[in-house]
Amino acid sequence: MAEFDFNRSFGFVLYETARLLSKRFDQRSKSLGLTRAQCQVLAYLVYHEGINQAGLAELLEIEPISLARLIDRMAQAGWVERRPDPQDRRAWQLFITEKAKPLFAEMIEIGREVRAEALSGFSPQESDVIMELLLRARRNLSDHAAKDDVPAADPVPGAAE
Amino acid sequence: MAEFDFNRSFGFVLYETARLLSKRFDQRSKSLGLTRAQCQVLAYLVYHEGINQAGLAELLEIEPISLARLIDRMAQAGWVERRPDPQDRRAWQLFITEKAKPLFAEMIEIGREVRAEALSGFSPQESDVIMELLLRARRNLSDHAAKDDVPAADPVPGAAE
DNA sequence: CCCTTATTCTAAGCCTGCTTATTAAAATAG
DNA sequence: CTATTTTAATAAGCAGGCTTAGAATAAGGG
Repeated sequence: MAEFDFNRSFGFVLYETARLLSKRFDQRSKSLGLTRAQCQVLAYLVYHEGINQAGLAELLEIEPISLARLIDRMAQAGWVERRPDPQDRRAWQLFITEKAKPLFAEMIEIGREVRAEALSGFSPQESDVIMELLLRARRNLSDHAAKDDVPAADPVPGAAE
Repeated sequence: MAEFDFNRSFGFVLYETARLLSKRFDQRSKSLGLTRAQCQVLAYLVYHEGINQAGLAELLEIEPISLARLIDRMAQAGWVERRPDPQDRRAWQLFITEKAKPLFAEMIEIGREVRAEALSGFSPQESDVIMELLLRARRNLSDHAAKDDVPAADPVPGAAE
């Protein structure tokens, strides 16, 4: 079976790093009353006011139902407002509330602190490199996921499965 | 407020990359009947048979209660066995079952595939670099977490708080 | 020996993700 | 116009993290 060092398995290392960082963020953002995921929703909403849930879920690359319950909690807490879409009675339009707007700067600051912890001892070049490599990996993964998602999108004759 | 590109926020990018990769792993490992987290438990158990839950939770850097419920499910599924520690009636000793051992090679193969997806287009050097940088970031984060955990570990006189 | 503290595990309850399935409305085909 | 398909949102239920709290046992101090 040969020794396999799971402590150096890419997937596990990536996942644990992300979990530890997320935990640090949540610890600090608790004072705001917001979790990491909720901050991310606000961050996107600021620049996409009026978007509907399906659209926002796609931006965040999460399932619509995952977002729906996030928004439930955030609406109840008064950070986000759902307004009916006048053009489409199925859909909601999402808006950040006035109450939530001042938190924006604090969120950025917390993100900066946690990032500094994670990347302490990194040179500016190394910080750039890890960011670029992560962005490429993320794109690879969403491309592969998208590919699997569209099994019969373009049934061109002759394009055998 | 200045434009802030959350799509390039280190924390969000790291978290999303890890989530997408984890999702891919889970999709593939479903045929084994195991999730990513359960694979990780098995991977550690193979080399630490007889360890107790507190010890394994520390290796995995998760909370003991998180592991307890993981083990509940895995024991029920027959992948892991809990045996009472003869020396300590509070503790369980954990063992991987015979039924689970053959899955090991498959887990490694799935990990390899998912890693290849994530790192497609990466040169061998780039693959090494992202791994090393992630390991450094992970260590940074666990060091910082540990530091916060021990508020009065070494009350050296003169070491003002 | 007893009392206090530390350790091991569990319970309860929350958050954020997922899959699968349903409802209601819109869009499209005929 | 009607019937079908697609789309937006939600419901139900599960996995895996967390915090906070508590029970049982072990270990140490006096």
